[in-house]
Amino acid sequence: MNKFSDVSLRIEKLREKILYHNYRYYVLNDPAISDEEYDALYRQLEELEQRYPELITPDSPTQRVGAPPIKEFAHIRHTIPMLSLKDARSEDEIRDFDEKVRKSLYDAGIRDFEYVVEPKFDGLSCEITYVDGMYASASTRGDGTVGEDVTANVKTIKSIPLRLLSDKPLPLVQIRGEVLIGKDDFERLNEELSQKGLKKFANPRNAASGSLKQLNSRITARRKLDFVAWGIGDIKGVTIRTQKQALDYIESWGIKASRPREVFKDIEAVLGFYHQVEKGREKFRYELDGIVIKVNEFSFWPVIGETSKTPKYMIAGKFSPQRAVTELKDVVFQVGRTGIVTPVAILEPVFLRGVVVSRSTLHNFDEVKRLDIRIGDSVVVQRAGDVIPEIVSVVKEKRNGSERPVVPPVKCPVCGSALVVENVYLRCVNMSCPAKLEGAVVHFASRRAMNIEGLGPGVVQKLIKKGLIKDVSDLYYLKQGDLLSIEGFAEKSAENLINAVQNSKHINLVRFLYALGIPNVGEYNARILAERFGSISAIKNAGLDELLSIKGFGPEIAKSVFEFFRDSKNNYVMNRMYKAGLRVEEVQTKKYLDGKVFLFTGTLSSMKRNMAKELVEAAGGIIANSVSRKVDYVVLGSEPGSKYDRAKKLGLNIISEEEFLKMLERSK
DNA sequence: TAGCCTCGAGTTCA
DNA sequence: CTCGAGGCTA
Repeated sequence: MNKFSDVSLRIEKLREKILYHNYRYYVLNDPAISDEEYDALYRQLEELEQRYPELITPDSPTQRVGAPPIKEFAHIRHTIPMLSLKDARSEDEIRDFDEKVRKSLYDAGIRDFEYVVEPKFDGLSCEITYVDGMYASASTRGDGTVGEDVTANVKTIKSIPLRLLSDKPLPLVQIRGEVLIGKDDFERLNEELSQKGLKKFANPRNAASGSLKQLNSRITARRKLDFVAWGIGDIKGVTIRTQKQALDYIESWGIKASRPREVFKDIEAVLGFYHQVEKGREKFRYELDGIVIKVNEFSFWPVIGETSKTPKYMIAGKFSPQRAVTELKDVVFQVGRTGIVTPVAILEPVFLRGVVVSRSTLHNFDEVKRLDIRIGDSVVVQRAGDVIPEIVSVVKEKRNGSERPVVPPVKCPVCGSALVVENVYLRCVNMSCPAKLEGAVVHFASRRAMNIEGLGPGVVQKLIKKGLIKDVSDLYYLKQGDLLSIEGFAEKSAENLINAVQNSKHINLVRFLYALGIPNVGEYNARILAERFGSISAIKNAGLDELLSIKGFGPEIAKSVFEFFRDSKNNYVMNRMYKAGLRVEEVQTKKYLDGKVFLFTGTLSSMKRNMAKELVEAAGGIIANSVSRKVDYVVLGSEPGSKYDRAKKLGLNIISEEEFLKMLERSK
């Protein structure tokens, strides 16, 4: 045996030992050796690797920290989307969920199924991919489809093995779970941060999230992050049939998985578990905000289905969030870009889960009435989803008679014109109300619209006050000199704003449509319009009927688009922007039947053949007149001719008239 | 006609 | 995140 393979063997032995002790320490919480002994092993490995760098492998325990700092995170697309969970905030909502699950399974002839219930830890969802049992990559949930590449940072988490413990080959495993920080480690971290004069984290979740999103993985490595798995994504090489089984497997591979986890058949037993976990909430090492209830059998999941955002076969049973009592000092009225007047509660500042809450929306005046809220009242405040402050109720026992009712305004608090009652809303209908103009400009400039940096509410307000902006097109005629007369603007900042405006002159159609602020047209409907028409002029020329034929567009939305483009003021503003050099990038209209070749045979019952051809072409399809292999669909009418026989011989895709109509319907 | 589902609009704090 | 309401569907 030569010297080289001897060293290589020693290194391998050391790695195995360290791996095992890591597992004992970080996963089982049951170390078999002392910290000093562990350090000694680790240092031996480090020394050997230093002397023989060619023997360093990426899965070596020493390689957890190593990647140099990066500028920003790359993106990783999830092979299977990471959907979020629907919340249930009460026993009733959990029973509701059970009823729906039971019904849809029953309709499919399934009567026997189970629920698995696990705690829902409060951290940051991540997906870790192992290829051939080796740690390959990790990404955050992101928007569910695309997440941030946090491979280097997750690699520093000690309880995540770089190699899965398994005798059998595992070509691909994606493990999903929560990156967390223990409550004790969170306290210690905050102490450390404040000693160094740095800002503390508001709560463990923010600490975990902030630590994971460090661009320098060396900082992440010093934070005591942990990981608890709650599910799997894509997997090859193992067949897993149930959620319970998945968690058991994950644990056997050396990764922590949700515990406790229980299987129940009956929703009442599930509710029992829910209360039991809530009572024991404080005893967990990690913060938890509820439990997760899942149908255990994977094969039943597609039967129950999912909505666009959340699966219907699982639900989060949320515990009630932390609440605080404070005083309602005042209610002010805000006017948004649509003229809707929103009452906002001004609160005596109160500390709630790491932040000071001082205001909260009351949504509308129905809500004010429902809460029976009065100025001077003591109110119970919580942070919905741990973020947005919300008034839950009024402590009426604390009233002393000095409280004043909230009087809905009669006049617009900004422009003074009379308000109009619309359902539960009060609306200012004055076209030139400065508040509406301000809202419209802020929306126009916002990140998801024209993305004009440096044009936030503060600046917009000043520009309007100075009379520099009367509509959004004025933005494109601003001169540096105009800005210099405004407080807070100097040479450089003025130049920056002008540049930001100029940069927005090339804009894609979706953003532009959204930026215009057409009533009932948000980002989604803007995209639908863009894909359907391809250009502003095509939308402008669309008739009301054509707009109505769009799937998801009813009379309200169609009318509001139609009227927007017929309004002379709107056209004036748009034309003025084009004159200033604004160019809207046209988009390829999305044709559902793009390039697909259709052939008709026989007589159609629902329409003339010419009509059918026009519809196909309008949707981007092509009409063939003779049978060939190029034909994608043969539409079969009654009494088909010889084309039918030849199509059959060639084995072409033959569809009924009904199927054809469905296809056209979907292409809308 | 009721009951989903989805979208738009307004919102908080660091 | 939450609400209301438009639109679709059973």
